[in-house]
Amino acid sequence: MGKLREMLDADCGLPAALEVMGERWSFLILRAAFNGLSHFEEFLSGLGIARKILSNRLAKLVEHGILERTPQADDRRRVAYTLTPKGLDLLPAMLALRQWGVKYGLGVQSDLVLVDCRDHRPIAPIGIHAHDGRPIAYADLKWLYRTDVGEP
Amino acid sequence: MGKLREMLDADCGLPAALEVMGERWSFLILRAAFNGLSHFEEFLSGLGIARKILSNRLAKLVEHGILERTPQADDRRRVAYTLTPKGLDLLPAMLALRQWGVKYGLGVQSDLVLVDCRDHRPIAPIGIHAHDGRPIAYADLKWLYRTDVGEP
DNA sequence: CGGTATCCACATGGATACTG
DNA sequence: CAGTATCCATGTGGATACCG
Repeated sequence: MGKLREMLDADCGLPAALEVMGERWSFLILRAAFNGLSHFEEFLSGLGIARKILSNRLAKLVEHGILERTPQADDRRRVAYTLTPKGLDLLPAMLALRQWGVKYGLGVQSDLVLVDCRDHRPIAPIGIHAHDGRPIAYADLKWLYRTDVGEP
Repeated sequence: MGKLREMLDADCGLPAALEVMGERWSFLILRAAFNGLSHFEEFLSGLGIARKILSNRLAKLVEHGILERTPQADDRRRVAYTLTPKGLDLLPAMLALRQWGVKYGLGVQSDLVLVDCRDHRPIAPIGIHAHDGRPIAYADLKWLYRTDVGEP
């Protein structure tokens, strides 16, 4: 993979991403949010997480702009946590991780499949693609300096 | 997203994936492995991780079949940790996470870009695609029972 | 070189009780 | 309902020393 070694030096956004999502519960809370859960007690009972940890994680996710905290208009005690665009953008990463887990037979076998609602066929495995959509193999990847790329 | 709520009930492979990769250093060690690092001391100085933690994480990654531990033929004290196919399969998840971090301006701006070596153009953002390669929007996803999918 | 062993600080996580 | 407060056990992480 050639120049890939340099990926190490660059603080490549991965450590930054992990700062938020690297904590054990963060992805599970995110998944729950994708599932439509939005209230404290829903997360609490849905995930089996400790109140303190949930409180802490929600605050961190809000702080990082992944969830948005909005008190209800009717009952101001009631608070809804909803995904921001930034949070929604984590779906590919989450699905990639999930697919990996499924592929290697970890966890419980589910009989639910994520499909494209247009043709009711399962989505493709999340993978690496060239700018034009061609799948790329691991061996065909290379690091280049921004100034050396073909067309911007 | 309709039936997505059921994703919660299913132990969908995500928790299983997180059991290994959910620990803070796991992804960083993996990234280092992708960068070509393979020896204990390389990881140690490359990552600035504590010996004990590194030892523990490497053992766990090996135990889960993500890294392979092979003592060198010439010097049996020397051990190489290399990515297994299962480990290599984590690249999309890692890149998706990394791209997310980069997209939202987290971490240090790198001047290195991952490109397809055939045309030297940056790879596409990791995303969700239908079986035939069409990109799918979040709103077009749906959960179906395995028995209800179009063609297997 | 590739680890254990030890010590210590602090974070994580669970349980439970309390509050506005 | 959505937290905060408290207690406690265990895990994480760093530093350092030691070992085959």
